[in-house]
Amino acid sequence: MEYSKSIDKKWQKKWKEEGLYKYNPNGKGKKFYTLEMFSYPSGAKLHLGHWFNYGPSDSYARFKKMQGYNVFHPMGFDAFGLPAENYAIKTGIHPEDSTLKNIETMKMQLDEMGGSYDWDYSVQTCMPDYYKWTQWLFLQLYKAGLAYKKEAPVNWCDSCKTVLANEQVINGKCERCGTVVERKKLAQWFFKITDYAEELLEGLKDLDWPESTKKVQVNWIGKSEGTEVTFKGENGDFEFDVFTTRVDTINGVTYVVIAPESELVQKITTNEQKQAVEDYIKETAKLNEIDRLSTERPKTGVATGAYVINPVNGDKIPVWIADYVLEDYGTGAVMAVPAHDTRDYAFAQKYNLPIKRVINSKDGEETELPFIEKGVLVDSGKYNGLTSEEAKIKITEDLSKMGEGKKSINYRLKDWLVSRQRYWGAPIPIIYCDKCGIVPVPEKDLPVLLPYDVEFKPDGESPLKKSREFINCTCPTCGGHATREADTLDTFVCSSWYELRYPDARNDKQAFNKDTINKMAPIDTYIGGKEHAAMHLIYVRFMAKVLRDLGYLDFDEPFKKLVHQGMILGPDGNKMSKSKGNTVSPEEYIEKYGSDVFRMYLMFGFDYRQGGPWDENGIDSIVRYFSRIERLIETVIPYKDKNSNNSVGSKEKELLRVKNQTIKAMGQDINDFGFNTAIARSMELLNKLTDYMRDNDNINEKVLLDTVTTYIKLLAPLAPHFSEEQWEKLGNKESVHKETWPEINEDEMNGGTKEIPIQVNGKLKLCVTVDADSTPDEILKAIKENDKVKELIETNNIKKEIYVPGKIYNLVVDKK
RNA sequence: GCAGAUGUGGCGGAACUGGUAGACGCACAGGACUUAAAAUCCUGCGGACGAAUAAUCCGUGCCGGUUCGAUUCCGGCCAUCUGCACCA
Repeated sequence: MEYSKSIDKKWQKKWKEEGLYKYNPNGKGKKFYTLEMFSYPSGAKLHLGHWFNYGPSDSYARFKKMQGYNVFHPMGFDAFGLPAENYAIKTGIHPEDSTLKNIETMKMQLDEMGGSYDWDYSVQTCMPDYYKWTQWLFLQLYKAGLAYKKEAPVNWCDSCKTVLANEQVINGKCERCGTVVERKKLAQWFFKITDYAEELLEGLKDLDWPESTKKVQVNWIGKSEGTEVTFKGENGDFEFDVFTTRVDTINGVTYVVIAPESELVQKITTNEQKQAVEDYIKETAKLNEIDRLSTERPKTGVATGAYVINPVNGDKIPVWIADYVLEDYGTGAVMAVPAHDTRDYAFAQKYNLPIKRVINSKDGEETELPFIEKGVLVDSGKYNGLTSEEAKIKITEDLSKMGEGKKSINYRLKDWLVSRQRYWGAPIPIIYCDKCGIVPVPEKDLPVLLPYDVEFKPDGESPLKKSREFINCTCPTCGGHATREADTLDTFVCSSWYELRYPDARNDKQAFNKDTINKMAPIDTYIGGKEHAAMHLIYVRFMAKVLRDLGYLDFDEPFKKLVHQGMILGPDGNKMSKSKGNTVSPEEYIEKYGSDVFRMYLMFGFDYRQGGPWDENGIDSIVRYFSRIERLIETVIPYKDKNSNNSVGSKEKELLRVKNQTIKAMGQDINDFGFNTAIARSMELLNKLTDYMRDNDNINEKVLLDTVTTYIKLLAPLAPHFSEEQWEKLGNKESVHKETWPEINEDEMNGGTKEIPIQVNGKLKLCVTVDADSTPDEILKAIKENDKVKELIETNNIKKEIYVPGKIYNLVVDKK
């Protein structure tokens, strides 16, 4: 193989000089905005996962460009985040320094990959010219009443005196020092994404997204329809609501449970139970949410000593607290029906609470308990005999009339907590004034700059709190002394709108120009990992809907089509990780073989959507393939000067037929991210070409050169450097990347012959060769004239014959 | 536990809406070229029984069903992976 990294360099330099990948917003063709999820500059170098995501996606973008679209294919960096800060704590290297350095390296490497990016349209979320607008966005949400502050628990390590992210909590303990992590309440900012729950759910229907991803979002939003029921204290001194989807079982309620964090707990707990309740709350605070909700753990709880009245039948029932009830789901309180709920059943047995059956199976039988299916009501007073479905409606109606309940829709989706007690993020643009209270930073004062000189080592205070110059300010309203919000924004906020910034990335007057973005967006194809199915992909959709409501966008679904690339695992079949020691670095392969060999292998050796364990053995297949192409080009070049006027015979027709079929198949495959089959088709065309040259003394130069030219064009998006080199060898002066995708010649494609399978009882017996352009009737005639088919018909007792026109011929015979 | 995905040769993987299972490669084996090796080219390559051919049978995780015909559709299992986490 002649091709190597130096050929990559040669063309990269030339492309850059020519400005080949400069984006022209007014360029020819329909706009096509294709985007890969940007990456976090975690390490200095691109890893295999980056190559697997960005290489094929780049080929897709190049293909779309050849198809005549005006392709916009930007790339940027999601640059704020925890790892850079942790790295800084460990090494003392400032997050800004390490991040910017990583970005420079990664950009260089993306160019080395052959990425067709225009860096003039790049974003880096940690730069003030970007996060100024992230802060602006926060202010818009604040003004619209969609950003609010409330208390919420954080993971607190009392030894490190710091807030921990979920991923820093290992088995309930701090990853650094092993101290048991507590849950501590802090006042934090939220975005009211729940306002959009219904719309986020509805909007999914029309999206060209993988069904499995839509399902993840549906489950994440978790809509459930049920009833809210009010339970009043036995003395009428308090009341609370519970949400239930099974109000038909309300007569079987034998206790109710409220979340330990509920404010009500203090109010209703009796003196006798006070100590037990307080102890229990303390225990609960030690658990993180995952442990708390774990099915493995036995259910625990404690009685408050208070009683409420069942509004339907007047029963007096005890109020318990238990950690399996979450304060922020539903109303933070549940009614327990042990006879008809597995969890309640186990709890009731453990604490000797009564179990009352109120549902029998649909045919009226008493089943074993717990019976969690729907059925027919018993022991439920006037509701006896109703089915669960009927009872739900009737009981809800009755409760409504009494003013003690109502139909209710509940979502699992929670409001989006955006405060982070971190340094390396966008400061939240809020000022606290003693006199005026919460004051948003005026837009003209944006950005609120993240100070460079800050002590970010954890010692109990948010890093920004320790920066006097940052924290102290004057109130924009009254001019008095005030302090800034010391928390920064969740990085998901930065990435919730970046796709809107790209087309107008250097705009210093606005986050984006309204007209520009409405022309460029929505994104036609969005490519990224499945792991973002819930969070990122919901947040971006949410933000688009907010910006639509605020009048900035004419659309509200940012990504029309979504594609997930698979994951390349370590050679051992496990996820690559440094701790497992199974990481594979692309570097050495690139050095040895060049970028295109590696790109091609990643596309050819794996299913793009599937991924799989890394195996370097297949790389040789591409090396060999490239060598064969190089030899082909060498042998073809002399034919340029020959002019032997050979005719177009059956061999030429066959070659042209395959050529056209290849154009068609590769186009479909690349469009569908089927890179492995696209490359396989290209190999078939090469096989055809070499066969033609080997088996033929009378080569038709015109057909040959036309096919070879087409062939190189077909390879151009997949192997950009290599193809450019071959293209030049063929004597072309302009870049192959300015060429258009070859057109299909239907006449040429449909020539030749094809084989029709002949079956007996569905089993293949033989094939009959017919002209490919014959009509179905002619084909049937040809089949029946075939000697072997005649024999089959004569020697068998034919019960039925099935002919799928032009496709298959099947005889159904009696078995003797 | 719930949800989703996957299961096809020694391996990576093909097979459009039910219509020639194993495309294209890797690996392997045999042959040609070579003093030899590498490279290259040619041939073979799911299994069984055959003699190298022909014919036949089995074969897409397992069991069953629908169909002229099932990798594809239906029912029931098994295994692996991923995500979510008692969602009331």
